[in-house]
Amino acid sequence: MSFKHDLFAQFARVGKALSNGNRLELLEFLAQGERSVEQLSKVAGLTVANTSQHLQQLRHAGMVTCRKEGLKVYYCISGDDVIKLLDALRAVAERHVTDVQHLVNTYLTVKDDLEPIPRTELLERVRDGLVTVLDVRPPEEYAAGHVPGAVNIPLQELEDRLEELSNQEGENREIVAYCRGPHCVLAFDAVARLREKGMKARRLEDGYPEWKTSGLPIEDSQSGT
Amino acid sequence: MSFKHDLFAQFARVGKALSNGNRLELLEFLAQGERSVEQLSKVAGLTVANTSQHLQQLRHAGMVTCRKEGLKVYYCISGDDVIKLLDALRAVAERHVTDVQHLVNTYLTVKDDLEPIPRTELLERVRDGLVTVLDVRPPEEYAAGHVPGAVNIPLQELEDRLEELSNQEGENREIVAYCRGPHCVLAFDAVARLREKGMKARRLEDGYPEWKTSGLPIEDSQSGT
DNA sequence: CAACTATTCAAGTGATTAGTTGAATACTAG
DNA sequence: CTAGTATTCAACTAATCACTTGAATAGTTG
Repeated sequence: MSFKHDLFAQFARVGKALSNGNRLELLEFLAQGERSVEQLSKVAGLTVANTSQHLQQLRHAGMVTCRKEGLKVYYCISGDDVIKLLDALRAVAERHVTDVQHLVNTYLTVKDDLEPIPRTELLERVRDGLVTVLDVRPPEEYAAGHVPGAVNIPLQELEDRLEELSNQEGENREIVAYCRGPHCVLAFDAVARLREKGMKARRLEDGYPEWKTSGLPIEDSQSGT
Repeated sequence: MSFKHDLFAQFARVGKALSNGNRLELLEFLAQGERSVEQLSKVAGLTVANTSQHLQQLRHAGMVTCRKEGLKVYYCISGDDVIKLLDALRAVAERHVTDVQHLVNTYLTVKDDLEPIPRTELLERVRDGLVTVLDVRPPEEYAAGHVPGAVNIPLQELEDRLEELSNQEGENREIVAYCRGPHCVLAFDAVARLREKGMKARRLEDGYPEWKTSGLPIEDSQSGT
């Protein structure tokens, strides 16, 4: 009865692809759109050769596909089911691995500020002009729809475009960051970076999809300040 | 920026738990209910010590919890999100890993017979008395609801209870097996074993949950032949 | 065709992992 | 308290994995 055995071994190949932090990070970036090997290697802080090898493991696991165009090879996620898988993984990790909660507590220090802001509360505060809303998703996703009045600064550009946020009001206004979903690390990351710079930042409780499906107002195309 | 790094490392811990075929098999059995270490070790064909170690890895990844009762320790899946994760994993593997399709093709040989039978077609053929429906899930799940007229023989007992199927009609009647879902290996496994014995067997396209949610008739408590 | 670039391949090292074996722990039954 | 059982722990080996380095491939540009 090696059928079952082999089948589980094949499933395990997909599992193996998920068993390394760097690969998960690569997938996270790929989830936001097509990227070249070079881009990916930079963003993950790996050598190009190493990145290439990880990408090939992901490819063998069927999680990404690639396309050659001129000199560059562009990788992308091979289907929505892969995104679902990543979401499911994050959900399990966040709910069940105590260290994840611990990590979040440790890095996003102050307990009071740590609490993510719920959707409804954010809406009020936006209307009152109390907060700046930051959308850290890539521009394409932002263009397809976003929280009204949100500023779009993809995570990668955050460091370079900090003034756009601080110039908002001159003062140390509170910033609320959101991204693709409640378990998407982008917003965590953004909040962590902003706090490093001494800015007041919190995270929206969940991401854009939840905002949208809960019937709250949205904007599409683009909006500034 | 070790926050992000650490966070991915924690997610990877869950991924690691999924990176071994034996652990996936253990999870598969645990998904069907609480089991003791001994039961699990038998069914996975591992030594007890080895099983125990795998279970502890799963526990550290937050995917299973355990409960001590008298001499035995019973393990179970720690939440529905874990089941979702497993389903997502299977879905990705089945859609994207070509070897999985290849495996299925190789073991469930004849192409014509390979095609799983759709729900609606099964219903007709059951009514016409053309097929024997086989539910390979554990008795508890069968008792909670099953396809009308289905015979319940858990996979483990299949080899010993073959006569219950062949006696059905004397003749080499076609058998349609189903289990927990479209990606559940139990039914694949059952079909493979039945074919090894020279019986005519196919697989229901999906599992009981899909049957139920599509509004087709069901029976609960028990039904025989 | 030669110089250059982006990516992949190949080989090697140190670290991690799966599995085995045998002993240790924790509980039950007599 | 002793004998017996279910599970876990600890120590070890062989295999696998992550990462580095340097060379090879495939494409582009002059």
